[in-house]
Amino acid sequence: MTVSSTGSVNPRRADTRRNHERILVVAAETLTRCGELSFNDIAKRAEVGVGTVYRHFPTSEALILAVYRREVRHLVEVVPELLEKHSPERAFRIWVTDHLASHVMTKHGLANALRLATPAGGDLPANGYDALIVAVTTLLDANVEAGTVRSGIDPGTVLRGLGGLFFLDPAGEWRKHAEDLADLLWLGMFAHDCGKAFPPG
Amino acid sequence: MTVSSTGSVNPRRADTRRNHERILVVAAETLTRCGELSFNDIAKRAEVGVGTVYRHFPTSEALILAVYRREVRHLVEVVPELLEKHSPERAFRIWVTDHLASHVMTKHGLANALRLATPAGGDLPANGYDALIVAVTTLLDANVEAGTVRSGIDPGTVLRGLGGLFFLDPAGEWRKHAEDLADLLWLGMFAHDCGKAFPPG
Amino acid sequence: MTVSSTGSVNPRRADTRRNHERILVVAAETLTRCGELSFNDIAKRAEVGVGTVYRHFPTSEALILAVYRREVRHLVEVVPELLEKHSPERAFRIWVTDHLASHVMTKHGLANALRLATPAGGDLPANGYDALIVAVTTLLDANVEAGTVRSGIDPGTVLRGLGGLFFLDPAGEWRKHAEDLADLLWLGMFAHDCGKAFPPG
Amino acid sequence: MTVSSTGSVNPRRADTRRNHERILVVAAETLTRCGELSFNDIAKRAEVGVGTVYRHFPTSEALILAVYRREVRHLVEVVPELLEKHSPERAFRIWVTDHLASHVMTKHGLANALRLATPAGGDLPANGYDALIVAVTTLLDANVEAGTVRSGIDPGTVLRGLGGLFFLDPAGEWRKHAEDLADLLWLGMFAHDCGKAFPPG
DNA sequence: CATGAATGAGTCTTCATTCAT
DNA sequence: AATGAATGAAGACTCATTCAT
Repeated sequence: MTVSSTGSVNPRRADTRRNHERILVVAAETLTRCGELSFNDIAKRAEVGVGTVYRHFPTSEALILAVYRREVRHLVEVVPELLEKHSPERAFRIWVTDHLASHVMTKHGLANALRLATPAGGDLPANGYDALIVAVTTLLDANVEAGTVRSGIDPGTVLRGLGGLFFLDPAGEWRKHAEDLADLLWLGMFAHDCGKAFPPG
Repeated sequence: MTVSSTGSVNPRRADTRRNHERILVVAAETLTRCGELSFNDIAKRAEVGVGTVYRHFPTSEALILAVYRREVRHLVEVVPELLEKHSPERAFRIWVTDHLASHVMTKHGLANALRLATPAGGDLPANGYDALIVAVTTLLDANVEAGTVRSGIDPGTVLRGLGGLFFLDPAGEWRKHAEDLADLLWLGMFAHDCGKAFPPG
Repeated sequence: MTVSSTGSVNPRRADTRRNHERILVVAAETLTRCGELSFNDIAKRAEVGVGTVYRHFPTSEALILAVYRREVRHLVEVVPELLEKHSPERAFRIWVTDHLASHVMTKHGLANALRLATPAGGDLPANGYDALIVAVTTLLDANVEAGTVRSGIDPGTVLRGLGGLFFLDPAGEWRKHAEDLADLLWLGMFAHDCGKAFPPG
Repeated sequence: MTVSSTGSVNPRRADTRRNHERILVVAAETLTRCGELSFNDIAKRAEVGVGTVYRHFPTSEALILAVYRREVRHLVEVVPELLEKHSPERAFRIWVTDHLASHVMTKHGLANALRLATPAGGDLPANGYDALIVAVTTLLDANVEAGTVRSGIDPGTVLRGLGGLFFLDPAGEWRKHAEDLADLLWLGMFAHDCGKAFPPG
């Protein structure tokens, strides 16, 4: 009866779906650019009434999440392709530097918005981060199987290690920094037979 | 600096200094809590006029940066103490989990504010990050000297690796996550004699 | 009224009637509680489209009046019962305190809505007050006949005297206040043979 | 430091007081006419910024109350004058018909606003009604002393009896209705020696 | 007849910023 | 220098009303 942010719309109104899409598109544009979001502004850009935006996305959180999911989806979808074309090690590095870092650099506003919209850090995973966890898990599993990464590593920890990508400077040599970070983490993941590596508790 | 010829401190200047301090204190309170900041509100809490806040901090960026520096200072100052009381390895871990992570968990609002105030990722280092770089550099140097970490590691890379701390959930088991992240990075920094660690470019 | 020639009720009309009733019920609920009314909201609660509400009640005034009449009806219907079971005097008092005042206390939102909907005080009587006039008239007539109230009293005046019930505090000792008011009015209605009662014009 | 709705303003700004006054005037105009109030609209009419209205009256309740007090004041102030020029009986009647009823007829919007602003009937007395109580008390006392009204009558009850004035039709013969109501109440107040007047409990 | 998506005017409210004192 | 009143732009949100299906 009502339209959920992901649900289907009244089939009698074909343009309802179009509206949904348009809103998402312009919201993504604004959010990924600067993390700002104004329902009034989005309505104007999408050429719909404010009320329509509210009907489709009752709260700003709902809108941000919808955009986020849209944006993150391809980061997950690309993983299998990478694993087909490259060795697991390469796949990991390529994903980190060419996809994740690139993505973050382009859509850096989104991260802010997401954090701002989810008070107190809340359920980041449940809020969309879990999609990234899936991607990382897949990559790790492939590497464990290939013997390039030791088993037992928590994908969440790796993802957190990659969190620094959000602080790269899009105007600087972010690519090199991303690669260096990938190297550092790789060493941490790889070093399975180096004897006791970490300091005694 | 402003001692008059009679030997007494200029009372005007004394007031001014007090104002400066009060504003910083209340701004820190608000910013670290929720990342929000309203000049009007800060003025009210600091019991000064809005104009006074503007006089001391012409832009919101100036204010946020001042708060940030204030907050970050002790993170840097604690490093020498840690190195005195503990082994370099321990010092690194303790700093990451007991100081940096704790700090971020408490003042999580500040990170948002800082990012929002520095459009396009700008000069994070120049904006205060450089202080953290100093802390990390000191810790790394001590470990290199102790032979626990290989030389040549870029402190910036390590700091970026720690960036994931900003995404911890204050309401969750952030402590464990922080420790796991420290372990992962430590392995990456430590593994200097493990043979070729990273995949061929 | 709309029984078809086959003897069965037109199902379309049956639905319509149900809708009419449902709308009235939910509107009554909202109105009597807080005096607020939103066609959209009512439609949602009644599980019909907004358009349907508009079809049944073209204006908000129409809706409010319909609710009002519904609510007031039993105030009128109870009068004969009271007169059967009690003496006319008692009937009057019981009606005022146990029915009218109670009603007003429960449905206090309705009075506001009614006044707001009828700009400039308009035709209060024509707007539903006339039903109450009927009730009061019946009660007065019975008392006149019983000799407990002098004849010639305008029921409207009495009803206006009871208007103060609308200003009782539902959270206070409204019952006592209602009884006191009933006493005061009763004395005014009763005192038919006290000689010149009112001051010279 | 801040301006309370009734307090004094910063003397350094002479026009602050003027603003306060202007806002009250235009608010009174709107409120007494139709009971509607829009901060934006009031700001426009008063030719000040919305923010200024908010500074002087932080909530709509504050504004309504301020207007109410302003409007009610003269109803109270006129009582002593009436008692000087007329007999107590006449004073009562004149006050009811020429002042209270007139007032209500002119400012009928205000009553609605007041009730709407004070949820659940709340502290009507504390909210301004107490001023009217003062007026009624003075009038009653004078009449008791003159022997025209029995002692022991609760002014609140009388005021409630006058509540019906709020339901008069400004477009109808409200004057006659007001007089009739005054008569009815007067009889109730007057009839002290008529023997047992009210029905056995 | 019923539906409910769309519209957008209008209200509320906050806040950065200016400026007279 | 400090003050804080004033301003008004801007964003959030609601709701009456229309109309395509």
